[in-house]
Amino acid sequence: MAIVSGAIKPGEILGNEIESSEQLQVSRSAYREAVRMLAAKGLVESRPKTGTQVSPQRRWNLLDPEVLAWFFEAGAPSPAFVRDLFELRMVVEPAAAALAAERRTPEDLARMRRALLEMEKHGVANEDGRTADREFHDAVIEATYNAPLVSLASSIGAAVRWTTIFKQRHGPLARDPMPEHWRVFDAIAAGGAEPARAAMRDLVAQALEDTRPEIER
Amino acid sequence: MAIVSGAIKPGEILGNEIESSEQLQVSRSAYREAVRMLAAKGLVESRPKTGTQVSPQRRWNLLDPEVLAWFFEAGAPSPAFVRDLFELRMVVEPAAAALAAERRTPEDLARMRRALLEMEKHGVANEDGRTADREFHDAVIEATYNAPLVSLASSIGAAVRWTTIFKQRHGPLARDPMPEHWRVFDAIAAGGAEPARAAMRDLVAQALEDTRPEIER
DNA sequence: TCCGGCCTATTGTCTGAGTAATTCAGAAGC
DNA sequence: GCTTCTGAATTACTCAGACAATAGGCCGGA
Repeated sequence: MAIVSGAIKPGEILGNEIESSEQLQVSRSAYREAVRMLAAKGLVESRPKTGTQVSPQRRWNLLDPEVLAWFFEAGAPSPAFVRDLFELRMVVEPAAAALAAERRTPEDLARMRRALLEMEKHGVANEDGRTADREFHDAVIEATYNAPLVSLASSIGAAVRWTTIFKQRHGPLARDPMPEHWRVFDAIAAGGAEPARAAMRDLVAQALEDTRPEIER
Repeated sequence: MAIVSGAIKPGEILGNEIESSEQLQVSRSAYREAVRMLAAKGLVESRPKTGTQVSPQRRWNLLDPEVLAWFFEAGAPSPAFVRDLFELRMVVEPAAAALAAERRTPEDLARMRRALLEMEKHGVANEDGRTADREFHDAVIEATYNAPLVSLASSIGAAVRWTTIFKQRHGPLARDPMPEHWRVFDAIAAGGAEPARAAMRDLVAQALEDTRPEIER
């Protein structure tokens, strides 16, 4: 979290085991295993003699769910970052809806319907409501049956969840988001790729609209 | 590679340190650190008593460049997987081109131009030509100045590189891909989002077309 | 049939030592 | 003065052995 928040800048050397002996009271093994995990996510790179240094941000694996989570847990992410995540949603989700419209099984539709009913029942203001929202978006992406896209779902889901919280924190929701959700569902159920794409685009666009004041583009 | 190729199926237990003592002659520390890396990429999950078991594929971090590389190194990936990667390109790259058209700097344009000239010089059949091709696509994605999208670039790049090799292996290229590349460049240089999107869509579509016989959709 | 406690296998952690590799500095040669 | 080579120091990497903690399964009892 110190890395993703920028407290430790890229290029900076991660103390030669100093971390292990002073601040965190852990042994070298535990420290090393932790560093290996960070290296696997592209956050750091360690070489003999040089030490373990933080990689430039472009090498980070930003789509990794854990890395994304650290971004949010480390405090309020920058508005630019939230904007970027919305752009990613705007790119991926309409396309996913279009593909899902062509490939969804009846079971997929049932799952989406369940999620939306759950969402109506609890309301998006509730934690359960947000979970249901996320479940809906997950169901749509998984209905594409495209493995790489599906692995994006967890990242998108994290963005969905957090941006919803973000919106709430700054005043109540502008308006009921359910009609847009149902339009997406109907379009996917009908099987038309382009209507589904358009409906999902509207949904994400509205979410972006509600967040716009905070993003101060 | 044994995991991504399916030799070890999800749910299977990864030998309780048996791996370390018999096949690979490595100590427990090294083995543990390797497992930690796999866990960081979502390939495995280890809990006390249960052991280290392979996660279901939907938990894998398929966008991770290394994981993607393992897929290709482990032998010929399934046609369905290659198809999925192309679909991902079809989703991401046209959108990236549209965004790049609005935000690219003169330096970005110079970089793209350099890559294309390099590509013409060596030809796509050459290894240097492929590298230049990848450089061009990287330059486009990075010109969006969208950090999460940029971190997708390495995955997309791997897909680009491999699918090009894949095509070559099965006969010479159908036709010269340079005109499409230049059209994308011109559109991005002109600054129109929609023309850039369309041009990139054509480029990816042609690449898909050339590969279609192998994908046997 | 259900519940709780014990047992044990497995991961997690720690410590100390030794090896390998890379970079930096200095010296030698051109 | 510049380049090249060589050596040393620093750092990551690996190994080995031991102990702690956790959680699943087993057994006994209610």
